[in-house]
Amino acid sequence: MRWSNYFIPTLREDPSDAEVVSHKLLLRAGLIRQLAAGIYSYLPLAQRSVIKISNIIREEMNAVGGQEFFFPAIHPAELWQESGRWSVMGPNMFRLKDRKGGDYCLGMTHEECFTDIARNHLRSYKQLPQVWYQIQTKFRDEARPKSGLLRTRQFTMKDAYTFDIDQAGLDKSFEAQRQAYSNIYKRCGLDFVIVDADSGAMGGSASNEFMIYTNAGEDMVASCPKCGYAANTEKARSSIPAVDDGDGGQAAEKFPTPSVRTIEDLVNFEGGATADKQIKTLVYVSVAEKGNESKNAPFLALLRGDHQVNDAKLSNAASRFVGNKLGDGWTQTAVRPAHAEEIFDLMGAHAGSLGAVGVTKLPVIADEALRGRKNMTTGANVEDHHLRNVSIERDIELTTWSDLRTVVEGEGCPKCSEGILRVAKALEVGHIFKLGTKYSDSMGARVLKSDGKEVPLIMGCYGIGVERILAAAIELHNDEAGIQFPITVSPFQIVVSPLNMKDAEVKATADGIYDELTKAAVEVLYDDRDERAGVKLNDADLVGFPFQIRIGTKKLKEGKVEFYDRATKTSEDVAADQAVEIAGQRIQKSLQALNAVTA
RNA sequence: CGGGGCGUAGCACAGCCUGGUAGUGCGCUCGGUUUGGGACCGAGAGGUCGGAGGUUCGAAUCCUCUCGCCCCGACCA
Repeated sequence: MRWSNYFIPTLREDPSDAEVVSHKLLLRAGLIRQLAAGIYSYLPLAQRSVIKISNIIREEMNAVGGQEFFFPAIHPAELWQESGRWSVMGPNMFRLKDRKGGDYCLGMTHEECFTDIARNHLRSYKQLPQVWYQIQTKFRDEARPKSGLLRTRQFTMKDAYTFDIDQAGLDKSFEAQRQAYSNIYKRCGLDFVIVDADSGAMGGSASNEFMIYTNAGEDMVASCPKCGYAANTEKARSSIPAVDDGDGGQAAEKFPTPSVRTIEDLVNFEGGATADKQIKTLVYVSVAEKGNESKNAPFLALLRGDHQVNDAKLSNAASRFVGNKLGDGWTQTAVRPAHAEEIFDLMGAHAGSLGAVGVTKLPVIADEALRGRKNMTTGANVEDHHLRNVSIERDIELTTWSDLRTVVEGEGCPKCSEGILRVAKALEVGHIFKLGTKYSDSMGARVLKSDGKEVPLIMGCYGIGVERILAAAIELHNDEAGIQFPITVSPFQIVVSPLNMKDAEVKATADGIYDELTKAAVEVLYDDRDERAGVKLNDADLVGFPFQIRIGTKKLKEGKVEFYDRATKTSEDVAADQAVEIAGQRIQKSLQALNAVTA
């Protein structure tokens, strides 16, 4: 490929609306352009990368028995109504009508489509297991698209689904996918960590996320350096020291606390309590939908004064203990903090004076860390008053206990109890779930076992964001000059740069090297532009091709050219007539290093 | 959805406060010189100033509405 005729619109300056490094470099290096918020056009360089990443994924999927499908991006509403997710997905789903007024949506994911095929055509345990996947466009009307390709409204996803006859089969399928995923990230040059994760709206039991550590990420991962425990903070637990509550048995007592409104106020108040001896009372509303109806179910969440509520945990707890009280057909679609007026209506007091003692008309979910606590202080639901000597079990009518709090760096590891947890920002590049029977139940996907009994298919689902891998590779591999592509995902493996096209000898040498590399099936880009050396070198560095062969007048007089390694930023002079061979060796070595994975 | 910021040439921006018919750098075209880290000289092309309405003799500039984009938060398989 000749650069002079290839479309690579590089930019000298950072575009003003790019913030994270991968976004800046994708734009500057001429890989992408924005069409609308969270919607990007992939230019030829990006498309080459995306195809390479897709092929790596395809190879690893096929290696574990995957069969490639291709489903539509546009789905009839009925399919999603069956699974119940037509309402669950809410405004995140792009919806449209056809000419007859029928409801459709753009696919956010494809559990429903795959399950539909499975229920119609899988009849017997003898057909199992099945491993099905596709590489397809997904549409999600994100509330806030951001960071270039990291959170978009349209993107390519490899989604895979496994169908097994029993839990043991699912465990096996899940493990195979987990290994395939590990191979994929390794081959793409991403250092990753596998963490325990929340299943969210996908439903199901176990789930693992594949994360890379980067500040451009949107998740927090808690990990133990000692035993390797790692979990998304939406899921992570920790061990924390018990608080000495002293003797029990004293009766709860109301006492005046003028102008005390916050945990902090009460800590500083004469006769108050330290934060770890306070109960924080939060009012939330579980919003549920059924058809076109919507319903609000308020509830209380209790936490230790110095603990922070975790939204994901709260939402899960609410759907289990509040949502299921709503009755058949109601699905929780959101959990939100109650508004000031709602709080006053429900509690007869404002936020800042709230407590759960004596509250019977609202469900009360208490964080596990409050178990067994006594002699605590909490709001009295009366302005300027609090209650002391409150024993949780004795004085508060609890609906349930649940893990609601967000772990904090420095707390104890929940697994080995020796390590100290670290918390760091991370980007999710893949997520695998053990779905179980969530979709086979709701959509009626059943097969016959050997004993002739009908059982629901046991499903797993597995997703990778293709462009996110590209962006992640750039987040992890870049320097001041630009991208440093891992060779497996680089648009080209090597660039040949004659530094003065007017020098006939330089040009002839470069032509020759380019021809030979092309014949050797090397993915080579020939920078035959009549540009100054600085422009060519800067562009090659910016786009980040793993290797460069630089051909200049002076060195060529000694029969040498420069071989440059973008990753290590080292160069060596090699004989011009050996450059092709050396390039071939380096490329092979580099490919092998990344592609060496567990079979 | 709440808070903040920004829309002027392909890109980055100035001009707006204090109204007078649009400018700088890079890029682009042509000619010449130059050629190992984003060259130089000369001559050019390129703009519905996001959109609509209003005020005014006159609006990029003032007012109202609206659309879009970015950031923080809410939200997020």
